[in-house]
Amino acid sequence: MEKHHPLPFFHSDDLLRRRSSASDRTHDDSSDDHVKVKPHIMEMDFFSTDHHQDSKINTNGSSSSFDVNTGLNLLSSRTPSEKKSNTEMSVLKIELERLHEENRRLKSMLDHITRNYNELQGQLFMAVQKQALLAINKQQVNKEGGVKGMSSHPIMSIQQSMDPRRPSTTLDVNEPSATDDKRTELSASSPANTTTSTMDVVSKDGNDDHYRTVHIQGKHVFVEDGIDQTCQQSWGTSPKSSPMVDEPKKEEEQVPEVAFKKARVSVRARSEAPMITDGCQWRKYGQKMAKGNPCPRAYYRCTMAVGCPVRKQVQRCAEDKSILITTYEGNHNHHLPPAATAMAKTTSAAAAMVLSGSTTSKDGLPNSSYLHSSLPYASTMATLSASPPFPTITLDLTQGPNPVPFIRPPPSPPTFPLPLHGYPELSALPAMQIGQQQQQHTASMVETVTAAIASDPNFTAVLAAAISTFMGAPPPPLPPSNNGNNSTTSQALPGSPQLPQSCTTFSTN
DNA sequence: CGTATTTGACCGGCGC
DNA sequence: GCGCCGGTCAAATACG
Repeated sequence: MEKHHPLPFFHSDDLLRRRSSASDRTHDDSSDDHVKVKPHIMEMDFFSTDHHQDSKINTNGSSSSFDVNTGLNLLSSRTPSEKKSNTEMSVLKIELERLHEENRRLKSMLDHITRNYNELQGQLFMAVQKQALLAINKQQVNKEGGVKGMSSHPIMSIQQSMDPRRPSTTLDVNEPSATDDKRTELSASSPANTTTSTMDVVSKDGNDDHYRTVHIQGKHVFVEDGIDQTCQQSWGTSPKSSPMVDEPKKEEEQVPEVAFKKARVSVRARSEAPMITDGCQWRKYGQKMAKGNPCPRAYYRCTMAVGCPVRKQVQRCAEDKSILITTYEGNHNHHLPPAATAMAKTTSAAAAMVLSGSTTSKDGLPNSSYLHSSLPYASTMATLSASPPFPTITLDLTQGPNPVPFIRPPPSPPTFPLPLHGYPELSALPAMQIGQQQQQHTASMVETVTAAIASDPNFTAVLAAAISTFMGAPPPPLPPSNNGNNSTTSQALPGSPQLPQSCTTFSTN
């Protein structure tokens, strides 16, 4: 803004500097730098008690009042052109102030809008999630025969046959060039897309049937009754557009909360460290040799608060020892440090998504738009699976958008591969997201970037510049505390939907 | 000495 | 009923 200022003699920052120096001088006469360099400015400062008076004078545009104020006729040395430029300058100062004020207003409006958006997103998420679970409950009551062979627990119906470790259904959200049909479908599935064909999903071995169970409602129930369309529709539109709205609210409240606690989020990340530093404090309480994996599985519980039920399991991948698989379970009962909120938000959304199952797109995956917007960390792979007995969503962060090795701060322990891994690609990530879905909005980008900031403060400056590029304003120092589905704030905000915080945080270490 | 980790024992679910 | 397995407990041990 300043560079476009039409003032011919001064840059606007010169104006500001002068203004502040003038103000300061009313309190501190010792600062006389400008006196020596710009004597005429000293005149202004000496005779005007404050800049407001200055402004008042110049608003009138009257040179006579200007002369009266200066008095003592010491301005006789001024030429008419100087007077004119001073008057002009004062007018411009006022204009500059006005623009600053307007800028502040716009910034606050933007903050407000972003906050509202995030809150609505969280509420929508919860509403759809409840709706889906409600549908399952009802369908299982009404059509027990139709769901035979499925688990009695509604959540158990998700992809029971899928391999939890190597996801057969993956959503490569980091792939800008969606060339194959599957990815094209993903990109095309907007939240408002009401045409669903949940039977068209492709299984890992080419068998369509395997993916039909991806929907939390199961193939029999939803397709036959057309409820799948309902759920799909509800993602992009108001839940009232769904027939499920007719369901009594009482039933919605009967959504089994145990399901929230049982959802798991598994994060695959390359790390040489025995455990990833994710912002929370953990205490190891056990270690076991798991079947089918030569590497032991370690059990940790959160010790940031007494009685926090959050647990996590850490195990190296049997196929690739460099991959660390961290599985989170449970909800934090305490506030999280800023560095811990980013992954908490991601994993909470992921857990809620795996429980809802209603966000699945044509191929049985969560709607890409929502996935992208709600999972800041899931910019590589997000995979729904349901390794019995708990539904699990796997965030595969071992593969970047490009096969570029992760950049790791030299002396520090292994770096958690952020979605921004390969920091030079920072600017490409939000652009990609926008390109894939028009619903990809600034809030998501900011969350993603700020998550990275929280995770690796060393890159704050770079990321701040990137955020400024997108937001047109300096970024907040911390991850947005305004998002309604932020794991930290969701518990703290009364009335805010509490998403399943199956995971805590995730950052570099 | 307090805290965290290790590690064998124990428990419950599940399949045969 | 039995064994397997995942998960947890808690005493012993290590560590700062």
